[in-house]
Amino acid sequence: MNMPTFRNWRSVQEEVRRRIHSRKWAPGDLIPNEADLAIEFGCARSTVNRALRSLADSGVLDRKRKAGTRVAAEPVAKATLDIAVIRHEVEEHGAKYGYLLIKRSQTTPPVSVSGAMKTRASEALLHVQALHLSDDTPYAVEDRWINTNVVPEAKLESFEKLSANEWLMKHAPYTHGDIGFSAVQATAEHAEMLNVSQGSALFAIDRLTWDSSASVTMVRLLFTPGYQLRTAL
Amino acid sequence: MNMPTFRNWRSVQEEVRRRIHSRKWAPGDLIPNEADLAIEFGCARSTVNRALRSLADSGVLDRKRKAGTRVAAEPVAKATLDIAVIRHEVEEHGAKYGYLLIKRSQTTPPVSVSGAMKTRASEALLHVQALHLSDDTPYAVEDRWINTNVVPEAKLESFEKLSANEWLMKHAPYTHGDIGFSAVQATAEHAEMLNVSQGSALFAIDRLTWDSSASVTMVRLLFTPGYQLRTAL
DNA sequence: AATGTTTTTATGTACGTACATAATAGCCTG
DNA sequence: CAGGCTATTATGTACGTACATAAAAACATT
Repeated sequence: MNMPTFRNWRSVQEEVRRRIHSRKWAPGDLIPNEADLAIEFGCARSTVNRALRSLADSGVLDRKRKAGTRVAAEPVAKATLDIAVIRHEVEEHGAKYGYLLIKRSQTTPPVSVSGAMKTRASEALLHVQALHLSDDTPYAVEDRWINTNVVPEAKLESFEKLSANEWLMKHAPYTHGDIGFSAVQATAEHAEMLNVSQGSALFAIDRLTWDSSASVTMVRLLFTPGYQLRTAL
Repeated sequence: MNMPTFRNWRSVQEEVRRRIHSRKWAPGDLIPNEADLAIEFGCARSTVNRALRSLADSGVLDRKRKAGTRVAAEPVAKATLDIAVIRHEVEEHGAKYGYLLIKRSQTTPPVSVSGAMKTRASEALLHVQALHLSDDTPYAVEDRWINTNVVPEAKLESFEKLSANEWLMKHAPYTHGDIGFSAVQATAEHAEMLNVSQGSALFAIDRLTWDSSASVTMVRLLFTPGYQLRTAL
């Protein structure tokens, strides 16, 4: 049958995708092993490996040693979101970015915060509230707590011109963290800051980052109604 | 100085992360080239390549041919969300999954739908509305349009027991798509279905998938208040 | 100084061999 | 037959060489 040869891992990947899409290899099916595919495709096993590994990363294939490679029965859609600095996000929309510091104080946080950040309840943290603007209209409110034990330099920064969002990126390295997305109703204060009616549905991003075992910062971003976070599948 | 040798790509990756974290290589800095690092680490260049490529994929490094590799100045946080089948999501919470078909009809969609799906405005599509339950309480409403030109078998499926969410996964392959996350206020109907008060903030996932140049399905999922989509960074 | 051409360089990838490792399947033993 | 040991097998990874390719840098030309 004289198959065309696939000389690079991308073409191998494409061919595998084609076979899955055409149902030649149906969801749940075991596909031939790397060595056999290498022979069939006329390339090295390492090339096949690269292609299949990449497909496994994106959730299309399930691979297990000895058990072999099979087409994912229920392809979990993996959506990779790029959470950029807000200024970039605004500027990419072709709008003018603006920033406004609302509040900056060193106080003891509510227990919900000290609990999540695993700081002592009596410990004062730096609390920064700010507004991000797009073409002079409110875009998002930022409500942030900074662990000044971990980032003492933050105490010297006013955050009047530069947002904590950006300052921390440069000055506070973190090892890991987590992020959550949800919908919340605008409180009276938030509604006023964003210039929307109270109770509006706001898109919320909550982020908590850690440096080893110590929390660095915890932030909630609330976006004006209409905001949508999107990505390709 | 006799550095320990790094014999595998993961340890190389860790060492690179350490150097970035310790600011030995600061954001924006150009780091040594692969060949030099290979000598320093006592491993093959391909091993260094694997480690650096992986870090570039996760946004920690920026690489460009000839220009070299530099530490990302503004590490765009890449959050990878796994969008599972709703039944799985519910069951993983340890709850009992339930499903309820609300409406199923073949009608001409509003122009907003035919426009997005690039079907002729006069073309009838299959409209399916359903409710997903967790321990017998509403969890999410699904509002879906299916392009029956692309998936004619859907016309034969009642969707009374099996959700369109799962049926399509098995029967309607797609080549690409996009997904968006937002916050919306509950309309009167949605509020009733989800048993929440009108105007509540609901988390929305909108998805549109394509098979080559034809749209397969467009769906909006609205989750009950309190829902949060989360992932590690 | 503006423009086009060539060289250089760092990353990107293919290949084939070798060995590591996880997980299954088969075997053995009490 | 249960329980544990062993062999088998498919993926995972390391290595070194070779060549491809993008992009910057250097150079030449007008």
